[in-house]
Amino acid sequence: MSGLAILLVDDHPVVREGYRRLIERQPGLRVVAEAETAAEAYEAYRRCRPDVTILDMSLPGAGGLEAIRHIRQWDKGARILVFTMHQSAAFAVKAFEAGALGYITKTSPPSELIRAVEAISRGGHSISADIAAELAAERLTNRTSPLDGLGVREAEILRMFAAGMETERIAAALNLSLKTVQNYHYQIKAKTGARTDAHLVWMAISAGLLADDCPPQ
Amino acid sequence: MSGLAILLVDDHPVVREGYRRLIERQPGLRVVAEAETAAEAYEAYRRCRPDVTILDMSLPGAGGLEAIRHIRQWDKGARILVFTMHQSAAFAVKAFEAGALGYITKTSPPSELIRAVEAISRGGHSISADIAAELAAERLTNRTSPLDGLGVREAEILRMFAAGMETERIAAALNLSLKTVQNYHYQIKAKTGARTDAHLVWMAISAGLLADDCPPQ
DNA sequence: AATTCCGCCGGGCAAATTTCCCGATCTCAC
DNA sequence: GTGAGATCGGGAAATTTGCCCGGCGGAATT
Repeated sequence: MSGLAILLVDDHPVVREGYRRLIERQPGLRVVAEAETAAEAYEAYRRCRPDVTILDMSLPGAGGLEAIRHIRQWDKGARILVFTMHQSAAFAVKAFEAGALGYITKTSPPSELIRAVEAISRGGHSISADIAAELAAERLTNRTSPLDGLGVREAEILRMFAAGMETERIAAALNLSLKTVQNYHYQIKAKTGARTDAHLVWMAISAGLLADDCPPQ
Repeated sequence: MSGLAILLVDDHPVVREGYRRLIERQPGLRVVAEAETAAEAYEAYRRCRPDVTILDMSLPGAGGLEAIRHIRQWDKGARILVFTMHQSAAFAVKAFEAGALGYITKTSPPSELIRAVEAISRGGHSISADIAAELAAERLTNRTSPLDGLGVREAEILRMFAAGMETERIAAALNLSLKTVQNYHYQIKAKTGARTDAHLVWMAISAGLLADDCPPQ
């Protein structure tokens, strides 16, 4: 075990070379493979099983997001650090959704890349300061779940519904008419824009409406 | 470093005393602190940072589970051994979920407690033989998801449905009649015993039917 | 005080869906 | 070849949904 094995994926050889130098100057880090495309990245990953994969978002062919998903599908534990020029929180969110553990923009000082690699190799996360700031701002201004337009009663009924209770039982538990609960059900779907009961369940989950006792029965 | 430092948490002073004697008779073990409540346990833990914490589940106030979670939140590496009268696999599961590393019932011979403390101090786990047997039996008899009686088509439709797709869209995607999908929907509910669409979603989740791309949209 | 607004509660009614029932294939194993 | 079971769909009754409405009570505005 001589340090962390790193896979470098970037379609620009010059950039790759520069960062390979930077990385290999660090004791404990070594580049074990390089790739230019999403397909190559996947191949190289399977061959080398690196500890950390550093990956650019804009790859020819399938694209960086696809590469992340593909690799993560093969190895759920893959530690992928996105290192890219896209200075956009939206991109970062997509990357994290695809399974990346870190997102560093190329405008960051080299030391930040090194720190990120080390953080990720230990199972942590890492985000560029600029992206983090943007995300934080978005959180603060735009803390809008599709569910917070709901009244207390509506939220209560949604919780029971999402937990798997039948409409009738909810009505009984709340001393309401069956019709009322049905109307709430409809109202909730209208307000949230859910077109499906299952959709509604997911909203309730992601809004944290359910306690730890989610699985019914 | 003269042996393992132990924190003893139990609301019953007599029991505490008895086991303190037992423990201190062992070379290499010593009790460095005792506590009666969840809050005291947390305080004592922060003060002493014991190697192993022996903790009863039924504490006045917050309760044992809360205490485990609280301590583990402060110190992810805390080694907590639950030592309790509750001879129930369900309780044990809850304890492990909360972050305990061992679960020994008070009906066990004292030697088992000592062995458990030593096992846990070395980073291992420990379960009472009776609880282990109960859990194993549960696995063997009850290793049956309500979903594995479903055919491939049924499972496929369930997956799409649980992901939030409308019946009509499923039919279109699968080149089936709307009516057929409706019938599958009904069939699935009948086979699984789900009385509610939301219930069905939970089943699909716990059966691992959904990929990571659960949240719709 | 009067008025307006808004959340809660439910009726009504057409349209849609669910719930069961059924039959037709097609495959596969015995 | 016969029975079992998965797949696919029609039909009819029962329920639910979608949408609109009205009443009640409290809080805020005027």
